[in-house]
Amino acid sequence: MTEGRSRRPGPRIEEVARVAGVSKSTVSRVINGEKYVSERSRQAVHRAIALLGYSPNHAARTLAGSKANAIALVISEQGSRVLADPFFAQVLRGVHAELAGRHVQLLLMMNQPLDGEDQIAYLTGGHVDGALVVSLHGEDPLPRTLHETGLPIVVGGRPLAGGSVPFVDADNFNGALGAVRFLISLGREKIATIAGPHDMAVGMDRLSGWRCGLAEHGMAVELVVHSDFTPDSGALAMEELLRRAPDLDAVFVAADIMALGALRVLQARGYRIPDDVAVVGFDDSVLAATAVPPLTTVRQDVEGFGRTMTWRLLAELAGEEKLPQSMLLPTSLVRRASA
Amino acid sequence: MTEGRSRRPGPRIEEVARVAGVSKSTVSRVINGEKYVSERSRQAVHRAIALLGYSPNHAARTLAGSKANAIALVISEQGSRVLADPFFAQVLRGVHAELAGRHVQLLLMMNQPLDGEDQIAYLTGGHVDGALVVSLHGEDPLPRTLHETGLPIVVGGRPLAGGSVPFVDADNFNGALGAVRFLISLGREKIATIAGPHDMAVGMDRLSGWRCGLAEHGMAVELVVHSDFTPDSGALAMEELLRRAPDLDAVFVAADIMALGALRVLQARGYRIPDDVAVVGFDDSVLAATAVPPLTTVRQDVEGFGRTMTWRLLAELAGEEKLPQSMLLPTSLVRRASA
DNA sequence: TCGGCATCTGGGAGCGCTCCCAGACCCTCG
DNA sequence: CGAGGGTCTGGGAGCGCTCCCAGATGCCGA
Repeated sequence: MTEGRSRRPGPRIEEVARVAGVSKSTVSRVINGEKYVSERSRQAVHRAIALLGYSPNHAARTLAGSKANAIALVISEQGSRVLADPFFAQVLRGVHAELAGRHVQLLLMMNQPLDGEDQIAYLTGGHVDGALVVSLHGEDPLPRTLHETGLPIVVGGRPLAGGSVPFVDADNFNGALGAVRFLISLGREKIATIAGPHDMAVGMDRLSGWRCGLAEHGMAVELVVHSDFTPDSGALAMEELLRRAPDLDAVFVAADIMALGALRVLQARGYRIPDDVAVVGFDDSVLAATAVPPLTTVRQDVEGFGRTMTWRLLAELAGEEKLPQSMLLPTSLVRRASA
Repeated sequence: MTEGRSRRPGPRIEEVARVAGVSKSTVSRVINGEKYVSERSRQAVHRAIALLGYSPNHAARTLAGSKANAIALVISEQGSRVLADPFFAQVLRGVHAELAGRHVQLLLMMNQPLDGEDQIAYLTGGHVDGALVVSLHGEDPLPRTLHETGLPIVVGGRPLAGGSVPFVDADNFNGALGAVRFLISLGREKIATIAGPHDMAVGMDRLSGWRCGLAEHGMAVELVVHSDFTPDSGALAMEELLRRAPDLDAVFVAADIMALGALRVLQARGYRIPDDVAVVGFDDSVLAATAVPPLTTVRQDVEGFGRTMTWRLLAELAGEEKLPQSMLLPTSLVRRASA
């Protein structure tokens, strides 16, 4: 197919061995960082590698060895790509950063080429050593199913029906809690929330944080409307909230993208922001900074998200012990004009 | 490392051969779609494959064969991730869709693990059969360098210093031209533009389209300010334009994200949109629909972008003849409230 | 009739590694 | 002093395929 370039160029492990004055086996040991190699040999091999510009053949290693030298990034996207897009690119960047320098290939899977059974078959078929599963939809069965096959995985976003699946997530609860405390510190007294759908952990955790913040100060925990992470549904939710409590003075919105809709409705109704109603979003997406007025929001480190997932998976593959089953990443409040 | 699961599970090509009653060689021929296989054998092999659930071992094929069965997606991102992010995720989705069903792995590279020399060495080292290079910065030398090594590549976005490098791009020129014609059809007579930077083809092509549109109607081609694809620089550019021509009645902005800044300035200055000044953006990004007022903009099919690039590369790898050197994808005007 | 060609097939070398095994060499301890 | 271990080394089988070669068959035209 690929015309020209018949055989792969570059030196083999055998030549490295010759130049270094050791055997193939020893070179292999050095490359794989095994012990039982003398310092002298190790140095010699490294020099030879540098001299020849040697880089091990991925296919050969995989074929001969017992591991695939590859991990999969599985995007389990059930609709809601709205939330997924910018988010996803950053996660990927983090994953990639963490993979840098290691001889591990990253394979992408998106529920497309093979679905359901086939996808699971592929993943557990020895093509990869482990998987990162980004699953926004909390009730997605994929994480659990994969985990039960024994394939090492790390899920991005707390799975609702998780069992003991290792996961990494932003600390949505404390992020929301912080936002509410901030609103209270501003003197707000009637704080509503536009929450995410019931089936997404990200939404539920933020809702819990809001509840907890209000409860701390003995405030009523009633003004909740669920929505679905689109601007329009955010607008609808805001209308509903205003109908129920025209005198509310703050709204915590579980996602910037919904906050845009809310902002629109508030302004159309003549509420001044933040004077009459303070608005705090979540995510610190691109949208937040360019909103009118610029949105105060809870920032999460999405790139760190990807990095942490990858770190956790690689650590498990390396046989590290006593890894935390799950990890929550800190969030921070970004103060802009809306609150 | 990967504890347990010692040897890879699943049937080998040998077992397929036995079940089908033919030789290894014949099975291999069927898998690779070669000719010189009788219909009877072909059927038998297909049945055996289905029966056993056989899936060829990627590492073995790559090791034994003369091709890598993998292509790279190289993100050559020099800064400006702003533009890159949402764009990038969609491109990736397109690439992935086009790859579905083929036995080709997708490797990601992001200028991180290996830079410059190393990256080129890796790509031309036989690890991949070809590369998709997404390069926003038109003067990026990478596309040309790679192309000169003989590695089949397709560049996303027209390279400024391209030579004869195959590329795929949105039809930025005609998109811009269409936008200007639309503004003229609305009766606008003093149409400015906020253009992209000089070193990005995407910016220059849109600028040319604007120029051409005005020239068609003998209108002055003067109100240009260059900017750099951020909301703030868009705002600055708008201020500059208003200083030079307070009576302008339309602006074509070369990217939605800059249009947001422009919108902000116009509104702050008391211009009504679209009554006093009509605004047209480009990209139809998420930002466009949620802007206030919702932005009329030129839509490009970003997913199609990824698909087309991939299709072109695979076609070349398959040895297809007479492929177009470059391909421009159509754009369309999305009419909202701002014009 | 026989060579030539196109069609179809199987056998087997070998892609570049890893990993098992056997062995050489130390040091420590009973 | 020798047994037992830990340390280091090289040799070589074999991972699951592809691809080359040789051979078997059929059909054509000379």
